[in-house]
Amino acid sequence: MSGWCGARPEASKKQIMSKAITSRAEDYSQWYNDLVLKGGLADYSAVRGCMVIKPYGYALWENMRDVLDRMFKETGHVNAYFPLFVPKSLFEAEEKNAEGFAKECAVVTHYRLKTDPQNKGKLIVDPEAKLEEELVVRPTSEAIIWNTYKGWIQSYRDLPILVNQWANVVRWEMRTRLFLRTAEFLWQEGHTAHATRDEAVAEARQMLEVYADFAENYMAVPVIKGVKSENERFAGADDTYCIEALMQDGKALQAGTSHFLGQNFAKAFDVKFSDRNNTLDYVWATSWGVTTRLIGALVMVHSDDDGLVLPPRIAPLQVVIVPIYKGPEQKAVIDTRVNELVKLLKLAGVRVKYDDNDNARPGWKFAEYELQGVPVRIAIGSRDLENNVAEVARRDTKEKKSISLDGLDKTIVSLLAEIQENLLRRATEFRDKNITPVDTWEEFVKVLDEKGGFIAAHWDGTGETEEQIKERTKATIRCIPLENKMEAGKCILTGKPSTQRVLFARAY
RNA sequence: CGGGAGGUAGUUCAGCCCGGUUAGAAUACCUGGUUUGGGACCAGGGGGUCGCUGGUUCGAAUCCAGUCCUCCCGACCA
Repeated sequence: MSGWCGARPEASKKQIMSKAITSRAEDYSQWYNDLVLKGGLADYSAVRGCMVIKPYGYALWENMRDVLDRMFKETGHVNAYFPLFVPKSLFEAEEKNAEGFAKECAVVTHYRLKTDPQNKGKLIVDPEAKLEEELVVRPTSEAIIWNTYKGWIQSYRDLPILVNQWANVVRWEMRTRLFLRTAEFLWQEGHTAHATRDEAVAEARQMLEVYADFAENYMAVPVIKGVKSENERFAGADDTYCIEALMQDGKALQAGTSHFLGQNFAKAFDVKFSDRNNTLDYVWATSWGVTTRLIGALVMVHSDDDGLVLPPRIAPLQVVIVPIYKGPEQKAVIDTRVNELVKLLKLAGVRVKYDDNDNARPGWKFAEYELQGVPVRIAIGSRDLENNVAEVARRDTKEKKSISLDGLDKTIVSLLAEIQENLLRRATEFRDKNITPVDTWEEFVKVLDEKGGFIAAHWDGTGETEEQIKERTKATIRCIPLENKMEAGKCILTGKPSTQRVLFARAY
C-alpha cells in the first residue's frame, strides 16, 4: 500500500499553491496545472502534448472506469477491443467523419528505421520501408469498428450489437492541456448497431443518462444534458447529445458525448441487414464516449487553493489515518486501536490508509493528504485515546471535530456520504448561480465578460448566427437543453423569432 | 501557425540590464542529535557541462547570432 499515493516530499506548500483561484485565465491555468502536477495526478511527458498519468491519478481513473464499466454492463453492453491503426482507405470511407478529423491525425508512413550512415549512433527512417498504405493512428474508432461490423451483421437477429472499448486515441491538437486536451488520451468508446432508428436514438439518449448519472452521483459534478447545434455536432453524426459542466472560472466543459449516427457509417461501410420481412436496410448506429478529461473536470469543479478535493465515491483514498505519538510505547497503543478501526472501515468497503510512516511528521502528512484531496482525515494521538475520541477532519469544508471512537466506522461511512452530497450541492449552487438569462446583445456581452458561466439566450437557429456570435465573443452554443421550456423570444443577435433559449458559454 | 513568457542544483527561483573571486538562495536529499496535535529545530555534508552550437573578449550564466525545447494566450478540439 505504501508509495502508491505519489507523495512528493520535496514540495513545500508555498512552492505549490502560490496562485489563488481567479477568473483571470493565466492564473487559473497556473492554479489548475499546480493542482494536477503537485496533487500527484499527472506529469508532462517528454512527448509533445502527451501526459504521464501518475499512479495516484491512474487510481482515480481506474475508479471512474470501474463504475462506468459496471454501468455499461448493467445496460447490456460488452467490452471488446479493436486495432490502434486504421488503414487510410477505411478511415476516409465516411466522408464527414474523415474530414472532421483529418487535421489532427497522426499517421504511420514507415515500418522501419536504420542506422544513419552520415551520423554514427543515430537512426533515420528507412526510405525503403515506406508503407504501401498509410495507417492512421485512431482519433476515434468508428471506421475500423464499422468495417468489422460489416462482417458481423446480416440479419436483424444479429442486432443489436452493444459494444464498448476501453482504449487510447490520438488527436494531434495544435494546443494541448493536461487532461483537458492531450495528444494521446484514454477513453471509452461505445459503438452500437441497431435495427431501427428509434432504438438507436433511445440508445444514444440512454447513454447520455448514464453519463449524467455518473457525473452527478459519482463525480459530484452537476451537468446539463442537451443536444449540440449542427455546428458543434460530431463529424459523421446526425445528432450529438452532450453533458456540459461549469468550471469554477466560469468556463464550460463538455464532459461527455453520445452520438446518434443515423445510417451514415452503415452506408459508408455498406452494413445492411435483412429485417423480418426480408427487406434489406442499413443498420442504425450510435457511439458515445468519455475521456480522461473527466479528471480535469473533477479538478476544476471541486478543488481549492489547498489542493485537490475529490468526491469520496471515486477518490482513490477515502480516509487516511495519521497517528500522533511520542515514542514506540505510545505508538504501539495507537496501532492496536487504529488497526481495529481500519479493519472495520475496510469491512464497510472504505478505502483507508493508516499512514504510520515515521519519516514524516503529522503536520506534513496533513498538508500532503489535503493536497491529494483525500476526503476524510483521522488523527489519533494519546490524548485522544484517553478521551476515547479521534480528530476527524473533512476536506470539503476543512472542518475538524473530535468524535467518539465508539462506532467511529459508522460515523465515517455516513460522513463520506455527507461529503459526497455536499460537494454536489455546492457545485450545483455555483452552477445555478451562473446560468444567466439575457435578452439583449449588450447584456449578453456584458455577462460573458464580467460574470462568465452559462448564458440562456434566444437564438434564431441558424449556423451563421452561431458562427457570428462565436467570432465576436468566443462564446459557443454549449447545448440546447433537453426538456427545454418552450417560450417565444427574439434572437439576441438578429432579432429573428426563436422558440427556446439555448445555453451559450466560453468553453475549454 | 501567430503573440507572450521562459530554459541556471531534484524542485521553485535569484544573478544577466552594467562581462571579472570558487555561480547563489529557499526547499528537497544524506549523516548525527533533539523532536512529533498543521509542511520541525540544531550542527555538518553532497549536489551545477548555467538548454545546445557558434561568435565577440585576456575573460561569458551575463553581450551577439543561430538553434532546440517548455509553458501561457489565440485559431482547432473531447
